[in-house]
Amino acid sequence: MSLKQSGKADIVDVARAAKVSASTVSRSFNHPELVNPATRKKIDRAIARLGYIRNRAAQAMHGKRSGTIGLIVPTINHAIFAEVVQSFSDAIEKAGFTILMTSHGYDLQREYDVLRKMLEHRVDGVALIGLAHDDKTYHLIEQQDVPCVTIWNHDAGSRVSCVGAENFAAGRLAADHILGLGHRKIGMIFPSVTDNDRAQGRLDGARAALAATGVDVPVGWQLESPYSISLAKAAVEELWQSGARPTALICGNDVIAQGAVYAALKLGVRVPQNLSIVGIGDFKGSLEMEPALTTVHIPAQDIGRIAGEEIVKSVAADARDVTRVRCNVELVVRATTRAIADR
Amino acid sequence: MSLKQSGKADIVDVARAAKVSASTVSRSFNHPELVNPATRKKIDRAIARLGYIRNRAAQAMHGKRSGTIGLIVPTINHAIFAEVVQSFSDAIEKAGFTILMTSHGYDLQREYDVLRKMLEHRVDGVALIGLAHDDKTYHLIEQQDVPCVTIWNHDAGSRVSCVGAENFAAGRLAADHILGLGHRKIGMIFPSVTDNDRAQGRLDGARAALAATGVDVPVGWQLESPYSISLAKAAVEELWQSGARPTALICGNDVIAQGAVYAALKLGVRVPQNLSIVGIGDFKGSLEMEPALTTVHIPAQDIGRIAGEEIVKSVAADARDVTRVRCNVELVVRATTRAIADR
DNA sequence: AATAGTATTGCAAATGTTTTCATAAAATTG
DNA sequence: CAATTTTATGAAAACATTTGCAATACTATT
Repeated sequence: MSLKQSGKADIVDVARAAKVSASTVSRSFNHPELVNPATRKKIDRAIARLGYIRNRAAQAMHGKRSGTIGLIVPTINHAIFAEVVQSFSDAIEKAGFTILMTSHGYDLQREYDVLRKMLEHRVDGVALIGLAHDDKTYHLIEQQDVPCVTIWNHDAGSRVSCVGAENFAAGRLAADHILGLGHRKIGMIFPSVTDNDRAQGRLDGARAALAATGVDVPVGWQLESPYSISLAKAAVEELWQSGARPTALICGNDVIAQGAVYAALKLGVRVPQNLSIVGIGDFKGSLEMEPALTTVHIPAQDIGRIAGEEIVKSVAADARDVTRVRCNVELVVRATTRAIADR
Repeated sequence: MSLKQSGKADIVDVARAAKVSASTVSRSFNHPELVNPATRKKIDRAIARLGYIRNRAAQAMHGKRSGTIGLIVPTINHAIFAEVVQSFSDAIEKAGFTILMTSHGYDLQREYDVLRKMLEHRVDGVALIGLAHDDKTYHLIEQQDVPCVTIWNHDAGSRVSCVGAENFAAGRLAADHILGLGHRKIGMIFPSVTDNDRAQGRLDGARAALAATGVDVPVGWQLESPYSISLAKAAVEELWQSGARPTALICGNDVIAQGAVYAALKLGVRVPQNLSIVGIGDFKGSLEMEPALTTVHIPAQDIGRIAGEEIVKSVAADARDVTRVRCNVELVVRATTRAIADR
């Protein structure tokens, strides 16, 4: 029972140790029903003894699946992507796949490069975030004929499969809520929309709702803030310092909204009595904060899970048809918004 | 200039199209200086025309690196892991590697299984979180002789390389701070320590500090709460309902601490006037919340980055020696703790 | 007992690439 | 200008596995 510690055993070593041919060992992995149970037992013992681990690279050369799905995200370091990535990952792991993941830091040229790299690794499918991608990226996916799903946005005219919510609807929902409460002096804080179709959609939706009601947001009340509580907080403080006194703030995401709430706390402005704040996204923390944030719920977990199931399905079926799943957004009214008081 | 759209070109197709041999194409990728610039140009054109993408699986069979590093985390869906994963990922991508990532949901048996799977993919190195792993896991790493680094914990006697902080020191620092402020009626809220050496270390450190000062924490004041703001909040509310009135709370991590702060807010207990709260971890949100959380800073970004650099280094050098990097923890006093008022 | 069928196994070819070795062409040297 | 060195390329073996086909051994049928 001497252990061979080298750790470099290959399939012929196993075959030799089990006194069978390499073909039989291979078969015992891939078509166990074709090999005699007794032989299988011998092989299993040899495998354990030699510490043999199959080489998927060699398998992948035979047109077999690599067993990996590429996932390309802008960044992992945002609560919202972490949530989506986790549920996506759970879904594909359930089907036996492993994630090959990279981030591109919101740089669409880099996104193309890492996609190429994933294709070198012969991923069985790829998932991207959002629908705004370089034309080269789309072209590569089509040319290489690799199953693909995009996560987070829904668009009826998308060039590839998508699973997500309509950001336009989310933006409109947030704005309509504020308008419905009677607010007319409204400020907006959104992240930069360059290379970010999520933010763009939301902003467009909110603007559409405001325009439909004939409400005009002064230029100085339209703030841009990155995805950061403290920077959003600072932006709102500055707005106040400038003398602006909106009665409501529509925020492009919950992180910005959270910053706005903290700014109000610091400025002594009472939320929601003197200032209503609505976010978009419904992150884990939004329900739990004090006061709990009114926001538009985007079902990140569902989106991640469904996207995972979709990509697995299309890899398994070797299908390339474009499927689109729309996940509904929903206003959740909590404690940061209130109807405007008569003056 | 007709494009061949099949997307199934291999190296011999390229060779044929460029009217050279496959060897030359391969060389033009791997040792470009050995091939005539004119030939190289012909090859590049053929590659572009056919949409050829190299097959790393086939490369990997020649003892070449696979170019992937396995990263196994308990879960991605926690602010703190997201941060570490991001900086780790940035560091190894800078060196040209890609992350193969899976999560095991705090199940060490599953961790072993996913590690095996990663080895099947012939990752060039693996990174794990923490130092508590199944003996089988350690054995597999040693037997397969794969470079390995663990992230998050430092331990001078670790079986493999580690980059991280001393959780024991972090726990002691938190407790000493509270004790130094004169508190003696102290409650503790920690996550479950099973299969979680991070939490265990912190708890031990805090207990050691308390014991050294002769402070005894009543059994009912030692709470266990998972990594969740709302559950921690509920736990603290319950503690109060039971009539307990500690003057300070030592929390096993910042998420629990945040829950505690919210509970106090809800209970009408003023922080820090009537209750001091200290966390451990220093997540992004901790600085930004109101009141800003006093906590023990653990340099997640540094840890991730250094761990990435270490694994890349040991893959490149083909070295297997155990290196240990200790990242210092540091108390950051913010607004949730205060010296006890004389009574 | 001969025949047909079935279960089990091995041989060899194939997969897409890299690399060693050999060869041819070009450049350099005396 | 012949001999030598250098540069550029191709042929073929090697990598670790899978699989089609053929061969063998066993079982059931008549």
